[in-house]
Amino acid sequence: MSGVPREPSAVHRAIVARIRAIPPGYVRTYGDVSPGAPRLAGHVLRAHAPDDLPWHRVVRADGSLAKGAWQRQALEEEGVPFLGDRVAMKAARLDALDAF
DNA sequence: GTGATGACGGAAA
DNA sequence: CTTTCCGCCATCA
Repeated sequence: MSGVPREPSAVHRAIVARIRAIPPGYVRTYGDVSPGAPRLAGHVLRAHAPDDLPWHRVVRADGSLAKGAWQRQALEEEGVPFLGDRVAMKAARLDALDAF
């Protein structure tokens, strides 16, 4: 079907799917959900983010948060370890566990 | 159609 | 450790 502006692109579905695949207590970076185009993930979460999408589990590569304390509290509720004002990526990042 | 911005990443200094 | 610069694609004015 042509003309389907309401339907998300394959890239959007891939990004959303990866975010939905993040289990509680862990986080992923924008680069991990959208390799090569990290800003796309941000736009998807800003405008195309479903209500059931755990966007709070998506953080920056350095562990810093995009939405500040609000997001931090949501992550701590799920058991995400923190180091100061940043997420303990070394322990909470899924890709990091793969190497471990 | 062009230009600037953004829930970013990575490298360099 | 911090700060600065460039590149990324989509959306907005």
